[in-house]
Amino acid sequence: MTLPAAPRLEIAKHAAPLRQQVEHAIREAIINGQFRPGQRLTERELTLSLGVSRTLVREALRQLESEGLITVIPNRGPIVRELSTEEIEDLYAIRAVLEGLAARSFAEKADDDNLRLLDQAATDAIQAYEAGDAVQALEGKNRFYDILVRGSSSPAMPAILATLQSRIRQWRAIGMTHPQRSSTRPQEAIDGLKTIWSAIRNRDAAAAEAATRDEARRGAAELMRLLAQTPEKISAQL
Amino acid sequence: MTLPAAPRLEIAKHAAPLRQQVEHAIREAIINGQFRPGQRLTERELTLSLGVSRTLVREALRQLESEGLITVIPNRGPIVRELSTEEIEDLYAIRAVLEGLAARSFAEKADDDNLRLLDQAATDAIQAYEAGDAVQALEGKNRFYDILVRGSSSPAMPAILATLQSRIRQWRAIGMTHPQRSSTRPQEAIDGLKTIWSAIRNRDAAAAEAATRDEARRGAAELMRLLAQTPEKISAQL
DNA sequence: GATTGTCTTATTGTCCGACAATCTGTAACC
DNA sequence: GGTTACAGATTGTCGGACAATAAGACAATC
Repeated sequence: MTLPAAPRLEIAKHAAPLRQQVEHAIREAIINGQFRPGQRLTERELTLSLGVSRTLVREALRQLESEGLITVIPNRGPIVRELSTEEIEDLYAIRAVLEGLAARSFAEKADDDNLRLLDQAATDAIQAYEAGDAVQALEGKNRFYDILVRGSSSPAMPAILATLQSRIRQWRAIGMTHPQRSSTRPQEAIDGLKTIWSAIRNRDAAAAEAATRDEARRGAAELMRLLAQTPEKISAQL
Repeated sequence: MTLPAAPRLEIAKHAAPLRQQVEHAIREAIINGQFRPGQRLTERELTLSLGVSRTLVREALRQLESEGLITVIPNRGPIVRELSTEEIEDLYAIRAVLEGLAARSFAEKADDDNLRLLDQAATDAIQAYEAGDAVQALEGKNRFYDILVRGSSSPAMPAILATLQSRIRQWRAIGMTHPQRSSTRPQEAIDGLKTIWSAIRNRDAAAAEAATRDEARRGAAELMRLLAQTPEKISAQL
């Protein structure tokens, strides 16, 4: 018995446990710099500002801990994790190879829908860049990578990359706004995107992987250059 | 005023919170198959068998959840995560590129100590294999990869790979004991190790990465072949 | 005056009990 | 047979309680 076209609204169905909101709130506060690296987070403080019980705060902290966003010192409590430049570089290197793998899989397996979406994002980014609209260009670029990752038919990849991103996002912001930012970097990024894009359209998996890795590495190198110039002002800037 | 060369002893100092033992216990039970994929884990059951409060059990579950070892269904509780063959293949692919990166970094940056340790592990594995001692050969091989990862000067890599390993270890066991296991695979693995080893000794980072990835991929392919032959007996076998 | 020992306080670590919300299976009902 | 209603099991969340520990302040000692 087939029902007549059940409307199939994708309802969240399972009401999200409150704990997830708590987790999300703390994570966001860390990522956007409201809680600064090295800062102590006491449970009391969090329960008060969030209006939930200690139970929930503690459970959320456990998750953030295994994501690497905070460090918990026994009997002292959590502090927002600080990263040395070596650690930042390391995380970027890991991200580079993972995105490379995503690009490879995408080039091998992406279906027409995803290819179309990727085309759209790429053209949007390029057009916006040529029109001088930096914000839209960035949006398109981000969408491009997002589609790349999600369309790579790798179930685990989005989650892993998201965790990595959240750990470095705070520093990525610096790379975007730093006064000494290289003026050629945006052009470079767009060129890199074009290279990846054309490799994928040719279904050249190896080239797609190599191009993606290279582009990620260039981005990382630029950030490391900026960090090297302002060794300690980093946290002050946040 | 500079103090005269403070000896800088690194003491472990902080006593491990009980919660970590709980987490460890559950994780181990999942990995070694005591809790089988798909099995429900009720909090009550866990509190009783572990002799700790619900608080600790719940906090441990949160960590295992973000490691991907369990899936938590709202209002239903956690179940041991089941992986489709696609997901297993995916995790292996991710592991392959990460180990490749580790090998690359190792080839570039490893110090003499780590090189010596790697030599030791490699010769141990090869000798044991040639002497027909499969157990010792496996031990040496594992040690080889462990040194590779830890010596790669990548602070985040060991933790990420450990998480991945724990998610696939249950299936790895099958690959080791499966009746239809390829008889040439052990030889292949030793050959792969030799290739990696020599690339590292030549400080050839690109070759080390390529060889490591290839070897990981071959291992994964063999496992996928075995899984394809026994599609549903998997869980029964555990 | 500097080092050592002690005390206080803030905070985490762990436990317990409670109750509402929700899911599941089942029995009663039409 | 299918629907409905109910009961039981389990999670989700709360609050309070108390021990254990770490850090800082303070006093005592040489």
